[in-house]
Amino acid sequence: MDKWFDGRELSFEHFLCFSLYSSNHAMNRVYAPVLKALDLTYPQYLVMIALWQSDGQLVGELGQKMHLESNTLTPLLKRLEKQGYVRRQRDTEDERKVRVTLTADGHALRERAECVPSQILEAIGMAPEEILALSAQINKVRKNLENWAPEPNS
Amino acid sequence: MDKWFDGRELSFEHFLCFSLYSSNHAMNRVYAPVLKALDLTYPQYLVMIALWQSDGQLVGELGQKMHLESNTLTPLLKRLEKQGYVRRQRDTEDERKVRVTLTADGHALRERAECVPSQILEAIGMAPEEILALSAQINKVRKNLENWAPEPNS
DNA sequence: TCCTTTTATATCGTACACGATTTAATTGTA
DNA sequence: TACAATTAAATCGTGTACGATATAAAAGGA
Repeated sequence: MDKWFDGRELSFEHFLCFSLYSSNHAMNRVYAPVLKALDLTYPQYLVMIALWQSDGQLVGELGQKMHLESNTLTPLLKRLEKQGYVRRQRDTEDERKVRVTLTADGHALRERAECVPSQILEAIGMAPEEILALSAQINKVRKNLENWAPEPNS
Repeated sequence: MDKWFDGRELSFEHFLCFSLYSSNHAMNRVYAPVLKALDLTYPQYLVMIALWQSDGQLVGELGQKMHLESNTLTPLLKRLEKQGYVRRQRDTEDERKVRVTLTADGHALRERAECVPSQILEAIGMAPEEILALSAQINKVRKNLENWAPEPNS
């Protein structure tokens, strides 16, 4: 069922890659309708959470947390700005930097978003400790992948 | 470090969602340069694996395996066709169906792709049994998410 | 047979994601 | 000061994803 790609090609890794790939999509499909009520996509929601935690972050700081770069974040932030949730303004000290701050609407959204986590939690259908343990394992994989230098031979 | 979004909002589920989200991206970043040698993206690679397993599948069959629909698959398959790896042709029995078959190049690619799994396996940096166990857990989450009916109250 | 419904795929518009490049500001250094 | 190197964002092009809709063929019913 989940092993359609198993065959001649050893493929232990296929299982994991495809699990991550398809589960991530499944997660998005659960989040999408819930977040639609807030006019947010999942990546936008992540940015909002980061800003609710600490307002006024730089594009680069948000990028570090989300493991994304400005080529992805800039358009996303512009959409959030257009929706009226954030403001983007150049740092007066260092004109290269762009600081992202919440608007009143952006702050207010926090309350409206309070019902989101419990709905997702229900959809995942696992105990909190189990979820945390699984997250930790997946994060370990991510760290391995990030620290893997391509072509270590030379 | 991975808990930047922890705060007032319970957020057990945030950990898992973000783990899946960021690990999936990390996986793509490892695959991309490896698959670039074959002129494939990761989703295209998945389709090729499916066809190497069983040639001549319908768009819908491929979609079931990949958890994708024609709106995503059709453009992807057209690109694979343009690259000369597959052929798309309407079923003569039922003109609604489109059958996808490998070309000679598509078959030949299988050998050239043989070195991919071992490289990814190395990047994951975990023992095969560990990988399989983790995949199974992640698949369980996906199944829960897929079986979750939005708004079960009514 | 006519017509409605269903099924299979395709099309369109929007939003990521990312490699590659560009722009502009700051830093480092001779 | 002058100017190359670095840094922070932005821009551009391509390729997924996906909701909504369209198209066309097949199936089903009166």
